[in-house]
Amino acid sequence: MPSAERQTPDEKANSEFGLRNSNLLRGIDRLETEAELQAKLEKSHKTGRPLRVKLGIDASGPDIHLGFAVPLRKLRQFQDAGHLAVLIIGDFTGSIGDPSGRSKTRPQLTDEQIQANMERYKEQVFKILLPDRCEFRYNSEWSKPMGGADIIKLAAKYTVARLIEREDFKKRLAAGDPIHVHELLYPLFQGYDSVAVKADIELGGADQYWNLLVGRELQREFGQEPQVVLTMPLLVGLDGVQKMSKSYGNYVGITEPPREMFGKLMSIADTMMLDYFRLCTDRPEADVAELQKRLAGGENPRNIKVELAKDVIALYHSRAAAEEAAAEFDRVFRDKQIPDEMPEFQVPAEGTNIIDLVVAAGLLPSKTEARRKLVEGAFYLDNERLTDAGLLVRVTTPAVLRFGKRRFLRLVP
RNA sequence: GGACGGGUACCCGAGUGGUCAAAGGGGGCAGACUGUAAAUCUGCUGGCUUUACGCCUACGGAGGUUCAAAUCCUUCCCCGUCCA
Repeated sequence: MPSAERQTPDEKANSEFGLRNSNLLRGIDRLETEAELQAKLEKSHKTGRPLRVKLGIDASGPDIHLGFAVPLRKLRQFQDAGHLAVLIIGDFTGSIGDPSGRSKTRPQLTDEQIQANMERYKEQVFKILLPDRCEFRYNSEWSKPMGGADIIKLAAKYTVARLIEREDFKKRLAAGDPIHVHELLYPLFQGYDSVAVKADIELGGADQYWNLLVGRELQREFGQEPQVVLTMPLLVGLDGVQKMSKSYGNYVGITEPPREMFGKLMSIADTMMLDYFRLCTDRPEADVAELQKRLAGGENPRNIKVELAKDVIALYHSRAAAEEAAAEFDRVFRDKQIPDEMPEFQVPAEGTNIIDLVVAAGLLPSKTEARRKLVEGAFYLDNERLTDAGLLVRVTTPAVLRFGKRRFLRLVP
């Protein structure tokens, strides 16, 4: 993360409690309420006490992706303004399974899984956040020791009517899909996190809006000043349909290699480009408007997309890496050259059947499928389409096997 | 606790004794066209093999009837709706 381009925290803090002049509101989805946020910022400025800005981390998968980076980047802005990031690791709620935006009950995670995920998570989080203004809290810390009586007390603060107001529950109720009681409890525990850490502000994705409001209400119930709720728009995933999410596999991880990122970003739909610029890069709105003009003027959208991909890579790797990835991409996909790096597979001296080779190299999971793909003409050996499933592959000098448009394998003797 | 309706491949969903590895749709993969875009068209979409109308695995679990079961019977598990 290049921090040189950013203002130092102190400069920012001084110039910034004028909310409207700050970039804190840039790109946001919803805010409850602006007046409260303004008041909290002013108070913080006066007293010198940083605001506690909460963000829940979903420990259900190992990678941080561009979608989750959206609220994380917003959180970084608060850090830059001198405030404290309070990251809640939902190890307890994770064991319940968040029903948000799913039509299905999530599988429950084991403690070990969550632990392992978190180790990787922390490394990644610091690509975006300032480590010295972070507080990590596991919500099992206060949730796990709760006894029956405590839970009843918590549950007594909310009503079923309000719980099932939530869009997701409504749908499932209407569709006749099961809703488990523990799922109903989920928002309460998540909301209670805000009470436990005395959050001043809670950030989240747009799909978390309702959950965050529960936290706000619970704080009120527990006699705390209610948190400001600030949500960020959801980033649509690579499939162009669902939100970017680990479980849909439609994501770009922030630690992925530059070339990988480039390819994935080039594959997004044209219609998604501008949103990606807004949510995933530091481009100011004026730039986005300019890009929009270029598109309207008939420029090949591909060019704009290239800029997007480079910008994102520059953010998580470097400008140089971005240029390199772009050049390589052009070489391979525009000019149809062979990539300079690809996985290798050693072919035994006596040769291997092409089908066996493809499976052994992990290109496809089964021989039956490999045969199908061969018949469909998906394999090329040194740019020559293969047609014979019985082909015995033997190499004396390295050769390149291509599967489909984008998968390459170097065959070595 | 009672009545009724359900549990089918990645998902949705048809199928009520053999011609069912199981219609249709979605998704996915591959091919054509492209800008690794969208749209469109085509094919494939359980596995294995001597590629063969062959074998194995599969219609919630277990057992049974039958030459033959996703389909019938028994039992268990799970889900929904309504009633209490």
